[in-house]
Amino acid sequence: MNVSKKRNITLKELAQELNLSISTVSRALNDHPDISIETKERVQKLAKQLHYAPNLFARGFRSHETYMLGVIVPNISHMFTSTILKGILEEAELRGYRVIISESKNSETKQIEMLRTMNQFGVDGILMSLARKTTRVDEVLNVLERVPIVLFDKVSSKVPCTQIVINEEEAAFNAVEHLIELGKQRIAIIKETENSYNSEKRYAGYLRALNHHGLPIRKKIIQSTEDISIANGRRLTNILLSLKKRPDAIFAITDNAAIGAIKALHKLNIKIPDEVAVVGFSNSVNSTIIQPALTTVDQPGDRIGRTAVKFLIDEIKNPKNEIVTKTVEIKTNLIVRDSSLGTN
Amino acid sequence: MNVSKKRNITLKELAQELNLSISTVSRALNDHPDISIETKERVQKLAKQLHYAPNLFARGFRSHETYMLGVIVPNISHMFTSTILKGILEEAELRGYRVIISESKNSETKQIEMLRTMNQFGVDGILMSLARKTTRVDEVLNVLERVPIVLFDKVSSKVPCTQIVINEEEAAFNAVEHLIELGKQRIAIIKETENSYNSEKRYAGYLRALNHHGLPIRKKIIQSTEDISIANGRRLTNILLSLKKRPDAIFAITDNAAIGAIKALHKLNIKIPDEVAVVGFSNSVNSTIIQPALTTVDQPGDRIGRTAVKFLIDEIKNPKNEIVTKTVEIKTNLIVRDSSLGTN
DNA sequence: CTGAAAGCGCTTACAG
DNA sequence: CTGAAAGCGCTTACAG
Repeated sequence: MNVSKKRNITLKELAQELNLSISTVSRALNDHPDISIETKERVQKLAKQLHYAPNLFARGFRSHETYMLGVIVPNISHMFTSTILKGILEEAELRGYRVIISESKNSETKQIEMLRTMNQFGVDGILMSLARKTTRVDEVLNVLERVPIVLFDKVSSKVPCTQIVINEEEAAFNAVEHLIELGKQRIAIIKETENSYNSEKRYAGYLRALNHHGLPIRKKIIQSTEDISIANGRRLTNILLSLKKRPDAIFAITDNAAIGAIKALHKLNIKIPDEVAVVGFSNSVNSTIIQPALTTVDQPGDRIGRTAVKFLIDEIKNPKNEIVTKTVEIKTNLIVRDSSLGTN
Repeated sequence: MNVSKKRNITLKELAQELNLSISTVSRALNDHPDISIETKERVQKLAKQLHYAPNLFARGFRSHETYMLGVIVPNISHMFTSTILKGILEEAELRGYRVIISESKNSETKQIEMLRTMNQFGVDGILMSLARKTTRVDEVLNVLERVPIVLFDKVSSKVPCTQIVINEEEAAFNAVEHLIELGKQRIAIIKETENSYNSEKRYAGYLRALNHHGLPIRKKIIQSTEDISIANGRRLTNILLSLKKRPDAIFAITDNAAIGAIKALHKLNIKIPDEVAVVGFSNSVNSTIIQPALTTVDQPGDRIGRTAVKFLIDEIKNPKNEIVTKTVEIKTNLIVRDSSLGTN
C-alpha cells in the first residue's frame, strides 16, 4: 500500500475551497469580531470537516511566540527530578505550552550547549536545574538576556532570575531537631563535598539545630562525599561506626545516602532506631521500601514544577524591564517513620 | 537595569554589516561550494564574533524538517519509563534532534490530543508508548499518515508501524523455568486484568513454562488486578496465602507487585525463598532495596529508547512507501537474587 | 465585513 | 562566484 505522507491542510486550501481570502479564513478561525457570523460558521464547518489544524510552527515563527518551554535537568531518571518534570508537564499543558526536555548530565559544557539550542529553537522560556559545579555563569546570563529563565532545585544566586527552591535550611533544621527531641545527642551528618546549594543549606540547618539546642559540633561525625549515592552512604556510615564514640543518629542529606546507612547498620546488626536512628531527605519511593521505613523530608516535586512553570509563564506574558532575583520557597514536611521513631 | 530582551542576530543583519546579500551569507555559513573561501571566512568570522545562531524555527519551517521528535508516554515518573526517556534523549541528541515529551496519563483522549499537537508542531516523528486500554486506533492511524511513528513498550499490532519491545514471552518463560528448576511446583502468577500487550505476553510465557515442564495450570493461583501496584501485589498475595494449598512461588509481572508480595510474606513471617520464592519483572531500583533482594528480569530501558530513536530517524530519513509492521525485540536477562535463590 | 500585501528568518532554484 | 526572488503557513496593519 502506498502511503507517501499526507500533508496537513492549510489556510490556503480552505480559502480556495470557500472562495474566500486567506486573511478572512484566518480571522474566522480565530473568532475575530470583524467577521460575519455566517462566514465564521462556513469556515469553521469546513475546517472541522477537513480536520484543519493550524501549523503552530508557522504561527509561532510569525508571532515570535512558540508556546514551547525548554527544560534542562542534570538527570532525567533521578526520581525527584521526574516528579518535578511531571509537575512541569501538567502545568505547562494546562496553559497551552509544550515542553522540550533535555539532560545536562551534570556537564557544564553540555548545559550551555542545550541552553543555546533551546534559544535557537525559539522557546518562549527556559526552566533549568543547574549542573553540579556550574561556574561559568556568564553564558547563562547571555541567554538570560534573550529569553526568560527560571531556576529550580539546583539554583545559584549568581543568576539574577526567579528561583524555586524548597525550604532546605528549615527542613534540615526540623529533621535534626526531631532527632534531638527523641533524645539523640551525637547526630552525624552525611553531606556533599562540593558546595552545592542544597547541601550547603541542609548543612546550615543541621548546624543551627545543634547550636539552638546547645549541642557541640563534632568534626568527626560530619562526613562528606562527592557523589551522594547508596554506596557512599554505606561507606561513610561504616566510617562513622568505626569511631571510638559512635553517633546515635545519622542525618543523611539524601534518601539514597540514608538507605546506604541503613544497609550498613543492618550488616552490623545495629538496632534502628534504638542504637542509631536514621533520617533521610526526599521521600523517594525507596524510603518506604527499605526496612525499617525511612523518616525523611517530603519534597513536593510536582509543586516545585508547577510553581516554576507559573512564574516562568508569568514572566513571558509580562516581560519585566528589571533584573529581579526572586526566591520562592516551597514548604516541606518531615515524614516520621520507623527509622527514627520505630516500635520494633 | 533595563534588560528588555535582546533579539537574536539574523542573516539580514550579518548581510548588511558585510555588504553581501542574504543568500550569500546563508550559503557561506552552510559551507556551500559555490562561495569563495575569502567570503566564507569573512562571513564566518563575523558570525562567530556576533554570536550568530540560526533560527531553527525558521529553517525548519522552510524545509519542513524541524529536527524535533515527539514522545508520548503514559507516565513520565514511572521508573522504567524514565530510563527509556534517558535513552531516547541521548540517542536523539547524538543525532541532532530535540525531544518534546508529554504524558498521556493513560487517557486515550489525552493521547490523541497530544498526538495532534505534536503533529501541529511539525515534529519529524513520534515515539509513543500507548495508554492503557487504547481502542480508538483510527486516530493514531490518521496521524501515522502524516508523520512516522514508532511504538515502544506498550504497543499494539493494530498500528502498522515499527514496534520496539522486549522479549516478554521468553523472559517470563525463563523466569518461571528458573523457579521450576529450583524445585517449585505450585507457581502462582500475579498479572493484569486488562489485556495489555505486556501482561498477555508474560502470562503466555508463564503458561508455556508450566506446560513445557509438565506442570498443571491451576486457576486459583492465577491472580489478576487492574492496577498492578505494591498495594495490589500485597492484597493478591494475601489471597494466595489464604488458599488451602498455598503456592510455593510467586511470579509477579512487575517489580512493584513482587514487592507487595514480599511485604505480605514478611507480615506473615513466611520464609523467602524457602517457603515461597518471589520473582518480579523490571529490575527497578527498588528490587535491590527490598529485603530479600528481588530476583527479576532486567529490562534495558535505555537500549529500548535508543533503538526506538534509531528506527524512527531511519524512517524519517528514508520514507517508506509501504506500511510495515516490524517488531524489534530487545533481549532481557534474568537477574537472580535472594528472593529465589536465597542463602538466608 | 472582506481582501491584498507585508513580513517573520531562512533556503534554494534560477539568472547572470 | 554572487544576488534577486519566491516561498514555507501564518497574522495583522492598512485600505476599502
